[in-house]
Amino acid sequence: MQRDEPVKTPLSIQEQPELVLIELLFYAYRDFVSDPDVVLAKFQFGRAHHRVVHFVNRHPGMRVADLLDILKITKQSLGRVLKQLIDTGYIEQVPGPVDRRQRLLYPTAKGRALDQRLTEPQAQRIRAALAPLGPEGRIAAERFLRLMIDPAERDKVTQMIEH
Amino acid sequence: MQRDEPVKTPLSIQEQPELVLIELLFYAYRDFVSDPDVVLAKFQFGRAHHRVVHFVNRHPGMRVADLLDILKITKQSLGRVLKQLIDTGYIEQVPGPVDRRQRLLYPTAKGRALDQRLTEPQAQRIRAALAPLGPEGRIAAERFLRLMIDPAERDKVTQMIEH
DNA sequence: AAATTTATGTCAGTCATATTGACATATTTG
DNA sequence: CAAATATGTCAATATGACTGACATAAATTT
Repeated sequence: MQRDEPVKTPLSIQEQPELVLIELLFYAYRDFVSDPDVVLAKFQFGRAHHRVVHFVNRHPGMRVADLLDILKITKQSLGRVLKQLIDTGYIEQVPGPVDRRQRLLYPTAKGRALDQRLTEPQAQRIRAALAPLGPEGRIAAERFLRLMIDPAERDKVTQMIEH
Repeated sequence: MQRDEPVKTPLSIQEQPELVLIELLFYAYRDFVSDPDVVLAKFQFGRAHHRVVHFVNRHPGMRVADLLDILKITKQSLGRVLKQLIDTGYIEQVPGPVDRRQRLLYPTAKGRALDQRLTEPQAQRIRAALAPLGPEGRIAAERFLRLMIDPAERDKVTQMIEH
């Protein structure tokens, strides 16, 4: 079986201009999500814990199902991470007052503090990125990112962010 | 041991305005990276394979060390994924002509075609997002994302993207 | 009231992707 | 020739995800 000829010409941005944004998204997100790692390591937590703590702090009293819908993972995947956060006192479950099947998720004071520590370096990075851009730069960035979200999710996400 | 009081007030965008971009980045990236999953599943590959195929197509003849520096993972993590791509004929290794310790990475025609199929839905999403924004919108988005990259990496990344 | 659906949790097994640490080989450089 | 470099590999482990099956309690529907 003969060896295939290696392709020596790069895929260029001339033939595919969207590559610029595709790669900028990769590099920007790579560095953006690495910010909280230092803090997480101190608590023996991973990025999955960060996401859970964050959204529970943003939406206290949310249901488990709501969290799954945001994270787009299965309940089995969420299970372990959520349990650890509850066992170590960062998140609490309260039975739903109307529908008692629900276990509404709330951060504790400790959970709130953790989220703030995790968010801080990311907020810092964003402030630094926005500084040279002016207010229109911020608006344009928000507009672009909002349009990158699935159309079917867009309104729901906009509402969750603004709430 | 008394139960901690659950915190009932949400972390609000009023006290932390950067939350808007923090969350938009999460949601946008979540949907953006899910695009190629359909294609990847047909080939029994995962997102790690996508990243490797992509950067080798963008930088044919790159060294393994260059790839590790982009992905920010260890060579052990890369190992299995790269081996699978080589064994199935999407990527080839060619000994460096000058420094024969190097194994320069090239896509095959098959590897080039795969990358193009994977990139297509992402490019599509970006075109759709840019459409309502006009050329300044694109420039603003690129500028913001570039500033989100670690300052120490920024020039290198800019050069790699433009090359 | 009984049957069904919903919200949640759990058990078991598996897979994909990542890690650290140690060691091996070939080759280049000082 | 010694040291440094580029790469690969072995082993053990962690993390985060999956499918599928089953269990419980509570709400809703019939």
